[in-house]
Amino acid sequence: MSRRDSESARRGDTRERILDSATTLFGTRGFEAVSLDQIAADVGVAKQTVLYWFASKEELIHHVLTRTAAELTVVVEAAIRATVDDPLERVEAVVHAVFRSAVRRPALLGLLREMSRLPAHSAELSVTQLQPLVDRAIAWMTQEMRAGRLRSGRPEIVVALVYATVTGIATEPEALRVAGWTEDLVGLRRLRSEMTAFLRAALAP
Amino acid sequence: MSRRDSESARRGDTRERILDSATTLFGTRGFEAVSLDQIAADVGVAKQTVLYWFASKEELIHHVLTRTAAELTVVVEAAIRATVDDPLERVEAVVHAVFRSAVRRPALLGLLREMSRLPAHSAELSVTQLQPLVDRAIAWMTQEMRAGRLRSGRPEIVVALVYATVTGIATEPEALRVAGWTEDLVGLRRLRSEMTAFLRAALAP
DNA sequence: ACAGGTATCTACCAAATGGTAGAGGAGGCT
DNA sequence: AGCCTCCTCTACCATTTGGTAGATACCTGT
Repeated sequence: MSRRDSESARRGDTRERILDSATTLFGTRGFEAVSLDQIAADVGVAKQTVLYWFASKEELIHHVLTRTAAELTVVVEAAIRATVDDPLERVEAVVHAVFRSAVRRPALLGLLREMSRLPAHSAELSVTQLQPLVDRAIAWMTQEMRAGRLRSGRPEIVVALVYATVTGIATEPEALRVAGWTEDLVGLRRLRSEMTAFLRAALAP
Repeated sequence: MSRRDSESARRGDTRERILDSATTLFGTRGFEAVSLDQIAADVGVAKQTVLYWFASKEELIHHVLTRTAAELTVVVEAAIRATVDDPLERVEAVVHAVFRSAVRRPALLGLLREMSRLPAHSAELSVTQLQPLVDRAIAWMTQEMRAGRLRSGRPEIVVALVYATVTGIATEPEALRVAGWTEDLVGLRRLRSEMTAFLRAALAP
């Protein structure tokens, strides 16, 4: 990352740099609100170069979503593997992992939310890639509820509620600032620990 | 609402109809993604008519936000007045009220989320109108936490978490559908009751 | 009847949009 | 050397964008 700034060293990873920039811009401002020109300018390249790597804006969006879904899947699965068998610990670990990713790149979860704005068919295409993760989460939660290790309820909806809470908080620092929260390191730690406590209380049997 | 459909009866409330249409479109697809032409077409009027009532797109957005904030404030305050003094009951009542509004007009909460995408100064302008509501919620929660009637925590953050949960769920039916939820009357009732149980568990002392 | 305001329209405009066509230039292979 | 593939560029293009100018129809008070 150190010598990537120089003009000469930029070569060879244009595609990746376009994907990075597009991920951030799409995630923070929405698909329709970001133009190819803006992405190109952000990468420091001509618009046609963007269209060389991705035949159309739609295709670019699709690749951005695919990559993000894959990244999230990896993060979540790593977090799962790293924990013991206690359900609350596991939820906390996954939430922490996702939260960490979201802090590092605020656009990540924003992108997921953007998906609901896509024309139905492209949305479904992209959604498919997260489906296994979702199914797995629901199956796991069903089992833990039956075992009495989580508060009982409709697992699909509870999973969605946890998702909504984490995503909502992570994508709307605006709302937090209205409430007088500050976005520094201390604030972030507090936010994480409050969110953890909130979810633990919501899910504990 | 019965004879508003006829071409002749349309007159006299164009401004309101533009606001309604803009609220829905902005809320579901985002400010930048919706053009004045689209709003005009939706209302069944020429674009210039939109610009006659609102001097610019920015002004239209501002009025839409103001109206929405006012509407939400009314809904919330009515819900508060209608309940007894138990904090969990009160939270439930407010959440139900907001949820009901959101179901009736899905764009409502989506609009709030859109605010974070506005250029800073216009966002602040609009945010100001919800500030009293937020402040009041935080003050109330602080007091109930001290009295031991709600689980202790940082009131600002807990308020934001509740907001994130409700808003997230209400604005992302997509995510729920991925989880196998259906958007019919039964599904809505289930969703509401699961959300209530979730929040009660999260907030109970 | 008529002056004036109100509400809507058609006709434009410059800038930005997603996308096409095609011209290099750099490097590798023969 | 010549050729070919890969990558990036400049030059366009039709369409759409937010917005302006000005005409026209309708109502209302005098």
